[in-house]
Amino acid sequence: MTGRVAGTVLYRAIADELGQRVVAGEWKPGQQLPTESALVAEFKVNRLTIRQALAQLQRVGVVEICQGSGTFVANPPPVLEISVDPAQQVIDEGSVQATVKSVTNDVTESVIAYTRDRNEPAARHLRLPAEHLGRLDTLVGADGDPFAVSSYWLDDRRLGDLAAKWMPDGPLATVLRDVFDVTLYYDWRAFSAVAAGPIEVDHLGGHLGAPLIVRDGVSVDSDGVPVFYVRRRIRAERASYVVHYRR
Amino acid sequence: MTGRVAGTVLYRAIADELGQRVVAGEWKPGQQLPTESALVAEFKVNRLTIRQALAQLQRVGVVEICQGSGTFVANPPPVLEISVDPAQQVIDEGSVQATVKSVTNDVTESVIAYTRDRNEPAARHLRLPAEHLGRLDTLVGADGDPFAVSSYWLDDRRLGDLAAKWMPDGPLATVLRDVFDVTLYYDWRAFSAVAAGPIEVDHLGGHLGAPLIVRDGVSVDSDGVPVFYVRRRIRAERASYVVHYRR
DNA sequence: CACGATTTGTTCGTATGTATT
DNA sequence: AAATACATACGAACAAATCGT
Repeated sequence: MTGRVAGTVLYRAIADELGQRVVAGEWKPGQQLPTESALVAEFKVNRLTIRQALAQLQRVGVVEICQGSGTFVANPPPVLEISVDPAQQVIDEGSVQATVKSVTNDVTESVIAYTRDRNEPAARHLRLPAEHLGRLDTLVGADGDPFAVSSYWLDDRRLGDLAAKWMPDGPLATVLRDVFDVTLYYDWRAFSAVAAGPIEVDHLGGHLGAPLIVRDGVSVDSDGVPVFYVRRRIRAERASYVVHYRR
Repeated sequence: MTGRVAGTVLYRAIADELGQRVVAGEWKPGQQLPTESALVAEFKVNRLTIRQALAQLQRVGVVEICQGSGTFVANPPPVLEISVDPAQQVIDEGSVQATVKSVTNDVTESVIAYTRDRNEPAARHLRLPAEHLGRLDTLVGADGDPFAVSSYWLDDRRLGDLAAKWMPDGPLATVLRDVFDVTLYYDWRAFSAVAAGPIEVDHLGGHLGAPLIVRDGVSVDSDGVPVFYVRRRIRAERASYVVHYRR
């Protein structure tokens, strides 16, 4: 279980060495590291070995590698604290704004695509047969930057033309209330994590396999009937969900 | 922003192809994929290219690569649903059990190490000078399997001999109550994600860079004084934190 | 805007080490 | 102990992205 000492393997030893130099401040956040060729010369190893070391540092979020320009010390972006309050049940146009108000004051949501998608778990959550399922993908922006990708699974018969009736910059709750006369309530939300796939990398940046926060859950209407199952992915460095306990 | 079609690059095309075969059920979960040599023969590419494709599938959690034995379709392990309830403020020996009771009925916590660690953020959360900071690392097990790694930052003067006075299988709340006569209350908890580093891989398995759920927060005593700042890491496939909304 | 220089990305080939069976 | 399968490392070449002239 207890693996061997880091260092017996060349690329991990180099990754450790470079990582320590970064925390020691040899290169400041945003600054460029030596080029791969320079590191090859310094450590006298193959370029692939250097690349493995740099790739590991990128996975752990220490550096950012940019083709054509170089490798840079990752500079920590502002983290949005999104508050979670089980007492607040109604979802309205202001609630999204309010929950992330700590840093940002401009939250938008735009449609990426609407497709049919027979997702079994989603169908179970909605208590719907899978053939009536539609999936709406949206991109959430904070202060103009892409921030999160959301997928909403919903009843295609009830809300199939939601994408067409979308209002610029959303958010979804507004559209549902103004166009479909549906008031949304939280039912449950769950927090987990996944590795970024090609879709998330396309819209959010970062690299394949980068850790993402996943927040999924079900929202219901005033009768308690499930309206959608949602699965939102956010780059891990960008946000955290905070629960405050009352005493 | 919208990247090019996956497939212009060899290893990604192969990764997509293999991934599709997995979802198509050509190999069932737990079953072994063809060996790297076999895939080299089938796709007529270099072994490094095959390895890049497999590595990507591993990062996204589709397969598991085991040195010496082979590459296998990832087996979806049972997910522990850990409930988050801001109404429950007291942390006692049963609360940890209760929150994860959905699947497991045996939760343990054992000490890995106690070190001095001047962690600035932790010091701020505890309103303590960094030189009085101690860090206690523990391993949480569920049903005998390693489940989570926790790091507690605490006041070395007040709780420095906590590790020595640890009771087998913990949990921490019991030790603090029985040995130090401290009753714990939640102050706040936050959820985020990170990539697994060497320490987490050592104790939890998985691979470097695998997504982990991070739950950090502060617990206080009955006077509202911070007792510790905790940062817990769980393999993403193993658990999710659930918030139920009351109506 | 074009072009070349620089820097990272992909792919080939080969050899050897290490864990598992 | 031997065979199998993945891990690490070296060397070389070309492709693709970026940046300055």
